Order: sequence, then structure tokens, then C-alpha cells
Amino acid sequence: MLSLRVVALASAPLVPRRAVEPRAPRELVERLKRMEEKWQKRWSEARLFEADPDGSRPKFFITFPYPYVNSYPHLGSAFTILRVDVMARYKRMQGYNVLFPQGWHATGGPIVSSALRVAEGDPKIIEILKSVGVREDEIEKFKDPAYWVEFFTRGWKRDLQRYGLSIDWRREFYTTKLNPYYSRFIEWQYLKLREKGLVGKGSHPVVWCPKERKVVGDHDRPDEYVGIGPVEAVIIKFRLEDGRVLPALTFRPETVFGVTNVWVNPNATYIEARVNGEVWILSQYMVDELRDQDYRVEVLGRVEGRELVGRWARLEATGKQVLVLPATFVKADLGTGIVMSVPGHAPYDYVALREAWERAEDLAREYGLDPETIKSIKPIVMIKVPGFESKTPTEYYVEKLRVSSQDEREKLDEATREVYAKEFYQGIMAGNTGRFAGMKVSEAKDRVVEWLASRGEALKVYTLPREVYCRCGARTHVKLVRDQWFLLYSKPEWKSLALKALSKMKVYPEHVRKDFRNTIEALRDWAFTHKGELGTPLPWDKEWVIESLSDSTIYMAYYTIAKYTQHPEKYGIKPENLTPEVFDYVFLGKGNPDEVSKRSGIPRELLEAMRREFTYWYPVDLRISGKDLIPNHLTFYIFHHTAIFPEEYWPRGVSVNGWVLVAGKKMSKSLGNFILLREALEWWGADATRWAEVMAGADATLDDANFEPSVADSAVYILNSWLDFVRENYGRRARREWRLIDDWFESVLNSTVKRVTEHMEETNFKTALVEGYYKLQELYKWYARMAGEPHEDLLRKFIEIQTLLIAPFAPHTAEEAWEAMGKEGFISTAQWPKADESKIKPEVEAVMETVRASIEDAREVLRLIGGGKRLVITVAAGWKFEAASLVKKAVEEGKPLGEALREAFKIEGVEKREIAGMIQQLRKSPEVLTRLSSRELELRAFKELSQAIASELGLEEVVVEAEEEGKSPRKANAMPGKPALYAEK
RNA sequence: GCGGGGGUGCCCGAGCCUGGCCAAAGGGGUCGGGCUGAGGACCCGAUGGCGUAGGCCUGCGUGGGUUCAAAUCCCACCCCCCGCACCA
Repeated sequence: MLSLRVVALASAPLVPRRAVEPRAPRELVERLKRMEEKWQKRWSEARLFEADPDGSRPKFFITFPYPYVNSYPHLGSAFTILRVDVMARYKRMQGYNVLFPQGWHATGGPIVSSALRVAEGDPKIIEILKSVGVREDEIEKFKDPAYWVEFFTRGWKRDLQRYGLSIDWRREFYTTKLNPYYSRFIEWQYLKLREKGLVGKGSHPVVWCPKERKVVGDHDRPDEYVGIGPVEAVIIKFRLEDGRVLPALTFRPETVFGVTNVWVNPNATYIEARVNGEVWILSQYMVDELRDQDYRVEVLGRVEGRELVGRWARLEATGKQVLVLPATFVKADLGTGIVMSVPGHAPYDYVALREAWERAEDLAREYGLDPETIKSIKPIVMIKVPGFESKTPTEYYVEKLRVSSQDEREKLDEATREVYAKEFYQGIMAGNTGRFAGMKVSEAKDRVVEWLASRGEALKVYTLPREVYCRCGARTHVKLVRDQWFLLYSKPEWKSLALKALSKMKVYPEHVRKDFRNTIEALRDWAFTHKGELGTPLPWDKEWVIESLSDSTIYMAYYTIAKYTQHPEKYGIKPENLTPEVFDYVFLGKGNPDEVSKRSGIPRELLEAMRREFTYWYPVDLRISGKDLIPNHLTFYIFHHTAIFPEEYWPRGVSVNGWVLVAGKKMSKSLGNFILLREALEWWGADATRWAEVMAGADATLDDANFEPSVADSAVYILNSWLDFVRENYGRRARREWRLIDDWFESVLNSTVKRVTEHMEETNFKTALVEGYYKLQELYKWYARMAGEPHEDLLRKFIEIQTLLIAPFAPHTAEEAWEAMGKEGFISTAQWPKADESKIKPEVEAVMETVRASIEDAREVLRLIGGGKRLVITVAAGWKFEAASLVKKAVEEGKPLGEALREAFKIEGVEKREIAGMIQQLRKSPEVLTRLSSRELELRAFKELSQAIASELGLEEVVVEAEEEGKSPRKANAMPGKPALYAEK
């Protein structure tokens, strides 16, 4: 499922250079690792994460797409699965019965191909295996695909366990016929789909190796050919005077109206062959390709390219006669080797024509032509593009890229792409295109092909846009596979079910819903069977195997019963017991358990237990994955659920995230920033690695995350010092009498819990950790400085909450801290803190904000006057608070500020002039309104904190007074939320 | 082209939905101070320009607009990234 890109591994240098190294002190890391081992052992002994149906608790079923096990997990896969674990742990602390299972994906070609390479002794693949720690004497075993699966499955499991994931391992399994239990399940699924008419048959183009006679997937090719697939092209016939056909292959059939000549490679040898009754002259390559696309091709002989030069060829559809000219850019083994020249719209043709003009005399001499005829060939413009009136796109890009020769392939390829993009999407067919004039090029293209084809002058073929070689060294071409099985995603009824399911799902982040909708609407039929790969054979046509994206759509249901089916030693179920009838009963509630039991040989109680297990856990509450799975797997997941299951079991939610960069760059061996999870665990331990992964950006977003090794280093310190802090401070004696600053800290403590909980619900885990740890720590530091000594109860409360808030992220450290506090049981199942709304006091938070702002102001003033000894703080007069609150109220009612300010004049007993002055100040800094509290509270806050403020600013004395009886020469400046300050040397 | 996401201070990156608390969170880097056996750990401060009183000027892709007030709302434009399918 999750592709690990062994391909990428393969391209890496054999001795990777490390750009990324851990710097955290070993002893601190070792301390964390010892704890991790201890708690993992205890969790496992307590079977803490083994989840069984429990009607007394709400359930939460969460999954991660099973990874493709052809290598070990790296920081990328570890990132996404960590988000699953964090959510699972959070939900567990919220009192949910959480099921987090994990399986492995073995379906597909890469493992088979890699095993074959080992068998062949390919040094590259052997080196890759060694680089991930496979012993020399073990290499031999990797000739067998099954061993890959077994080996890396073990490796993944070990890594994930050491990572501290809260998985119920009883439900582990891997796919393909290597696990016949799973295969039985997939067979059932596909029988169902066929029953419902969602399976069809058709033909399908594939990249084909003629030597090995097989489909060539990405894993079967050298890296430079990865990702290139069949494209549609058109062959247009040019007829020579003797009746033979020059078939020109083109990707731009709409440009036939601009043809000026035909290009051939004079130095190449072409094949003369009978194709569908006509005599064609074409490349050997296309002979093979056409044969594999069901054309009858009978080779008659050979023709030298130069023999064709100088002949006239006729395009029947337009009646145009054109000359055959030589061109060096024409490759005889690409396409038909015959090129229709459209210099008005194709950079290659344009440049080649210019060269032909220059060399007209030479060409004429060499091929016996008339130089004037060559020079008289001029580009024909037949597409209009807005903004390209004076110069065509072809002229523009050839000039811009300074192309000087037809052999400058890179520049010409780029120019071709640019011209195509402009003309195809923005171009309009010009007046000289007959019945197509005025049509958009994007629409005209297909119409032109239809028109030509209906007259027998063109045909559609599939070909490769570039040469692609198989790993065996053979050149590949496109073959049309007949009898290909398809999933009929294009069926409107199926699409509308999928859309309905989507509309009821939670999608994080929400905007991704649109991507899903677009994908569902645009999804076409899917060729779901392959040959020569690992998988489950199609039950009714066993030579085909169900391909990887198609055998992984509803397997989350299988987790619910894997506990039973995958443990024959305990429950005695054999693969042959798992008849379709059994699945019908377990998943769909069909049939009578007694009869199903009798026929399948599975005891009734077991069948019922499986049914209960399924109905309890299903549907999946949340599936978390990388963004790459939106347009394929996650969409298929929705489709198949709607096809197989009743509505109540359709998926409830999906959360997606971006890729992981390491140190700001895409992970790659050549950059030296490719990190396997096991390496990170070795360097930083589990909790610090988890911490850094979350801090990389574990929110629900399509943006890429960035794992910074320095963050992992600092997490090592953070976790160690938090543990020390807990040990030194939890339950110690401290201040007993309650002060205003305690109200403040209690308030922010509760509002922090509230915000963090909201972020957790939205799967925005980085934001949750930033708020729940970093910001809370800042708040505590400030509290400790302002309070001098913290309040005893609050200190305890803070330590508890802080530990609970980091528990989903750094569970081992949290357990250790929890134990150090003397708490009973595991923190993993402790109650997530609940915000006490009554303790959240906005006016206290506001007044403390005023204090903080005043300290900053005072610092600035002191700096400007070059230091001082004494500070007088004057809290504004009572009437100013009244006036400000009138203004604030008016603003909140929606009045414009100017109008709201006039409210202040309602205050009685104060001179209008004074009020006007205050209004002036308010207009200048309306922000004070947002931290408006009361005169009494401000006075109290400043008085209580005057000592702290003094030491904060390094002053000998801080005097706090009220404006009414104040003596400060600047007391008139005092505003609510912004007391007047007066500093003395 | 269609669909989606973006362009913020030296760098990374929040804010934008719900306009004023935003010269703009938080990191990193840099500078200064503290702690120390001159610690890569920790703590405090500075880090657009100017300023001996909390201020002023310039500023969040570009250009307009709405508003007492815009990084935030509206319009137009420019640029970048991703997807548009058979690689899992």
C-alpha cells in the first residue's frame, strides 16, 4: 500500500554520506531508552492495547494503511503511523475502547522482482540488503519473495514496537496467497463485486518486454525509466505516388493542416511491410508494437531512408502534396520513424526546416533536389493563440531558449512542452483548418482524429513517449492486453454511492473533501488484475492476480476477525473453513449460524463471536494516511465499502498529512538525510523521535512536514528535564496562601487544556503539542517568576496536567513521570484532563496581560533614559474605566470606532476636555480595550506584583498608585489596560 | 487548461475563516548578559529604520478597492508547488 520506493533506495550511492547526525548526549538517550524498554514490557504484560468488544464503553477504530514490506520503515512512514498512535492514545485517555491493529502489504511486483534480482546475483540489490543490515549468509534466502515478506514484516513489527505504538498485535497479518486466510477474504470480496455487476472485461495498454514476455512495471526498470507509461498517439498516412504508405506518428493530429513536408532519417533502414492490406514503410520498432496491438503485420523487405528523400507524398484528407526531406533529429526506432513536419507549430520541425533552408544547396546536390523547392517551404500557421499575434509560440520559445540546431534535444523538448501547453489549452483552430475553424484546439484534436480515421487516413495507437528499457536490457513497447479485468468505477450508481459516503465522512483537513469529490467523479474503470505478481488469484480466472490497490480496500473489516482466523493454534480455523458463506454471515449477517457452522466446520460460538467483533468495531472511525493516497487508495476504500457493506459500516473519517522532509530536504540517500526509523530510535530513543516527528508538522494538512534532527536532540533534553522536574517538584511544600497570580495561572492552565483538546480532536497534533507543552512551559516560567514561589496545589496540578498532555506524544516518559508521582495504573489509560470552565477568568488573563505589556513598556523607557532606580505605576482613574467599558460595549455592538468613542462623553462629573483627551489616546491605541478589566483588579495586580516587577526590571523600588490620589507627574497618561509609567534615575 | 494548496521579517514557520490586542506567535541563526572549570545544556534580553518616555516611519507577492482601521475582506494580475490515473 504505502510504497517505500525501494527504487529510490536502489539509486543511492553504496556508501551513504551522513549529513544528519544525532548530537544529544548518549547518557541522556540511554536513560530514555531504558525507560522505554521497561514500559513497553509492562504494557505488553498487561495486554494494555489488546482491545476486545466491550459494550460498556464507546469504541474507536483507527487504522493506518498497511505498508508494503520490501524494506524497513523510515521517518516518512513513521510520521504518518505516529499520528495514528497519538490519536489512539488520546482517544484511549478519553475513555474510548480503542482498536489500533496493523497488517502488512505484500501484494504487487517489487518484491517478486527484487527476489529475482537476488537470484540473478545482481550486486546492486545485494548491496541494498546489506545496507539495511542483512547478513551475508542470509542473502541467499532473499531469492524467495516469501522470505522478503517474512523478514521485513518482522523488522517492521520490531521497529514499531520499539517506537511505542499502541497496536493490538493479535490482529496482525499479511496479504497474498502466502496467507491463505486473507486470500479467502479477498476471494469473497471479489465474488461479491462480480455478483453486483461491478466487474467487467476489456482491453488495456501496458508496457511490455518482448524478451521476457511480461508487463514491465516501474520495479522492473532501471531508475531513469520509472514512471513512463503508454500514451495515445495517432498514425497519419502519407501516400507515395507508387501507393506505398508513409505512416507518420504524431501526438498532435490536429496540426495536419500545417503539414509542409515529411521527415525521414536518411541513414536509417526502414521496413517495408503489409499492414492491414496496405504496404507501409516504417520502423522495426513500430512493426513489433503494432503486432502487439493486434495489427496483422507481414514484413516484405527493407527500404533505406535516403531512398525516400525527394519523393512526393500525398495527404488524402487535405489533398496536400508534400516533399520527403532528411532530418537528423528523426530517430528511426522511435514511433514509426516517419515524422510529419509542422514547422508552424512544432519546434523540432521549425528548427529542422531552417537548417534545411541553409543547407538547401548541399541537400539538393546530395539527393538530386531543386534547392528552390526546399527554400519555398514555409511554416503554415493554423492555430491562433491569444497573446501570440506577432510571433507564434514556436518562434517565441525557440528564440527564448536560443535553440540553434535540431540536435539540441533538451531545449527542443522543453520548447515542445511549452508550445503544446499553450496551443492545446488556449489555442483556436484558424481559418485554414476547414470545418474545424474556430474550434478550441483541445476539442478539435479528437474530432480531427475521428475525421481522418473515418476516411481511413489515420488510426489510433498506443506508444511510449520515450524509449523505455526493461531491466533485462530489452527495449519495451506498448502491448494491448485483451481479457483484462476491470472494476467498473465509472458506473454512475457506484459513483453516487461513493459520493454519498463521502458526504457523511469527516475529512481532515476539510478542504480535502473537494479532492475526493473530484477524484470520485473523474475515476474511470480500473484494471484490477495483473500477472506475475504476488497476490490473491482471481477466484474465477486463476491466471490473474488481484493487484495491490485492489486487494486493500475493505481489509479493515478483516482486522476485526483476524484475532480468530490468524490463530489456528488457538481457534483451529483452517483456510478452507473460510467459505464465502462464513464471510456473508460475519460481515453481512446473512444466513443462519447453525447452518453456516455445519457447512463450514467453524463452531457456531466462534462464528457468533466473529460477528459480534465485527459489528462492535465497525465502521472505521478514522483512517490516517499520507496525501498521496487521496486519489487512489482512500478513494477506492470509499467505493468498495459502499459496494459491499450497508451504510452503517461506511467509513467515518479520514485524516491526511504531507510528506516528511528531513532537515528541510526530501529524504534521499545521496543527500545523506535518509533516516530509517530504527536509526532514529537508536540515536534519540522512541519518545524524542516521536516528539520531533510531531514537531515536524503532524497536523492535518497537505503541507510537507520537516523533521529537524536538532529538534530530536532538544527533545532528549526536554524529556529528561521534565522527568527531573517532576521528581523534584511533585508534592513538595510550597506557598499556601492564594493570590491573584494563582487565579491567573489556574485560568491559563484550564484554557490550555481546552485548546489542546480541540486541536487533538482536529488531528492537529503539532499545534496541540506546541500549545500543550511549549506554550504551557512558557506560561509556567512566567508564573514562577511573577509568583516567586508557586502555590502548592497549583504546582501539583500543573505537573499532572502537563504530564497528561504530553502522554500521547511521549508515552514512556509520561508513564515514568506518572509512576514517580505515585499514581496508580498506567497513564496510557488515565483520564485525559478536562478543562474547568469556571476557572477560566478572562478578566484576570486580561489584567496580567496589562502587567506584561507594562513591563515591556517600562523596559523600553528605561533603556531610552539609560537605566533607572525607581518606577511609579499609576493605574487609571475610575471614570476612565467606566468610559472605556462604554466604548468597548459600543464597539462590540458593531458601532464604528469613531462613534463608539463618543460614548465616553456620557460619563458625568468629568470635564469634557479631559474626556476628549482620553478619547484621543484610545483612538491611537484601541488595543487597550481588549485587555480591559477593572480599576480594582489592576490596582491589586500591580500591587501584588510590584516586587516581582522590580526584580524583573532590576529596579530598587516600584510604587503603585491610583490616578485619583497619585503623585506621578505623568499620571494623566494612565489608561485602563495601560497604566502611566514614570521612571526615575 | 481544470482541480487543490501556497507566496509573511536573515531562514523555517504561525496568523488570514471571526478586520483593531500585529513590527506581526514560536523555532533557528546572529549579538549581548547570566549560570559555569571560557560547557554545543539551561535562563534573560536584543535582532526593519529612527528615537534620552512607552513614540514615529516603512512593512506581510503586485496593483487597485471597501473601512475610522487590512497580513487579515473584495477585485484584477504575477509567480511557485501538487493531482489530472494504472508506480505501489
